[in-house]
Amino acid sequence: MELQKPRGTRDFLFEEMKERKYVEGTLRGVFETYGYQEIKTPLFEDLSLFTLKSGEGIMEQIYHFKDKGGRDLALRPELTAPVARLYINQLQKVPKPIKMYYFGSCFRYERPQAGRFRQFWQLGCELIGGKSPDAEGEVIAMAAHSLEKIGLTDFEIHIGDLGIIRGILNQAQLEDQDQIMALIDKGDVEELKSCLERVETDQKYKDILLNLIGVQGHREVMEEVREILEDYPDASKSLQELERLLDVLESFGFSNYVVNLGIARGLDYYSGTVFEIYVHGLGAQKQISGGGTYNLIEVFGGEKVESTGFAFGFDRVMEALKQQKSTLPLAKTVEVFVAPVSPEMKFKSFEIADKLRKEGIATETDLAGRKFKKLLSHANNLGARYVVLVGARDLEQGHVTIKDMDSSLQEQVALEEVVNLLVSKIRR
RNA sequence: GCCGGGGUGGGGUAGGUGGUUAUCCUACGGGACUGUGGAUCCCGCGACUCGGGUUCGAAUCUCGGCCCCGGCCCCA
Repeated sequence: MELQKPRGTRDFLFEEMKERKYVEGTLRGVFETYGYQEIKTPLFEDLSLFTLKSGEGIMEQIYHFKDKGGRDLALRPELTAPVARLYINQLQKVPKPIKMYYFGSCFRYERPQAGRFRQFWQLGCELIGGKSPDAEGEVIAMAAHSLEKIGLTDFEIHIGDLGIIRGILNQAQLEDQDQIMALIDKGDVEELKSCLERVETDQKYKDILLNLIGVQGHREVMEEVREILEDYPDASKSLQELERLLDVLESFGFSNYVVNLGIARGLDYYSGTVFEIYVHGLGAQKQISGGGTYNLIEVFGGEKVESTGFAFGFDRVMEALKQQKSTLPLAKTVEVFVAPVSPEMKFKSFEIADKLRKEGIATETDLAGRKFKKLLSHANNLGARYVVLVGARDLEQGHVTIKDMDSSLQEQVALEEVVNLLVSKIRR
């Protein structure tokens, strides 16, 4: 094979595309019932859009190039920045809150792996100008409802708040906060411990920090955290906000969350509530979604406005469904096959196919000049539910024959009744 | 970028200590079968990832590239 697709990219064939379209359509449907409207931004942007917010890790993975005019451009590695750019360009004076969603591919130059590709799809949303914790709660509830709607069951939504840990770090007046946050995000407790040992500050801060990042559980863990944070006003305030968020979430009908104060997230622009969704069993790439509240718009020079968003790693959602062995309700490719019994019946077959298609019925007929016997076999392979047999003998009496491929029963039908009959059978 | 495992017709595979025409299943095209399918039989089509090395001879041994799979890093 001399022609190969680029490393880390995929071709999707018929069945897989059907599954992806089903999931995409279902998720869009959920987003739209929450009042989100779709937007679409360019596949490439000015490189500076992605360098401005200094996600250093992402910089190494960016596909960038110069166009013929010498402009530095980049294939988008993520979609939050383009959406923030769009907001600043066009939407600042639109009534708040603004609810937008998107579905599109992103590109990162990394080592392909299970659930990781160089071109991958994200389906996500941004809610700009809502007030915490109501907006955050609704966003997280929507994420949960989305997954329920596509039939995914074994996911976990972990919710944390960066304000709590930052509150401690600030009160401890620690330097190298970024490094510490990175270690927390990584979940590398040993490395974090040795890092903290090198830092000069009161031991009590270190203890609290190590204590906090281990906190994981349902509502009941809030009580102990509250005690731990008694003497730390900033962190306590964040904790109260987190509790209010849980109230909101429960009233929006989702209570199966996990409070996890060890979530930090890689991107620097997150500020308050953060959440991640995991599906265990996906291996190293178990995270199917991540999001939270961020201040990217301010970073880009817009007026400060509260924004919350998240994105599903669409490919990982598909992988999770596959692993869960879900059978998705997929549409048939072909409902009806119109089979000319002999070559002279070709035009009559085309006429019938045309009428069925204009009624919106997926119809196939013979374009390969197959013999009649092969046509039935072919119709069977296509999964057609009905075959219309168009033959000279029937036609002399103004009939055709409709064969039900499941039951093998067939009936003669007057030519002018065929379309109506099939429409009513299929729509039933 | 680093570490490990792989790459044989469209899909799935056998062969692997070097030696005739590279095995089988499936799919595909045709026929047995000129108005009845998913059965059977026959015929056909079609592959050793690419390049170098060792050798009389390489799918097989060896080196390198490319790609795939898994892990690290990072992330979705």
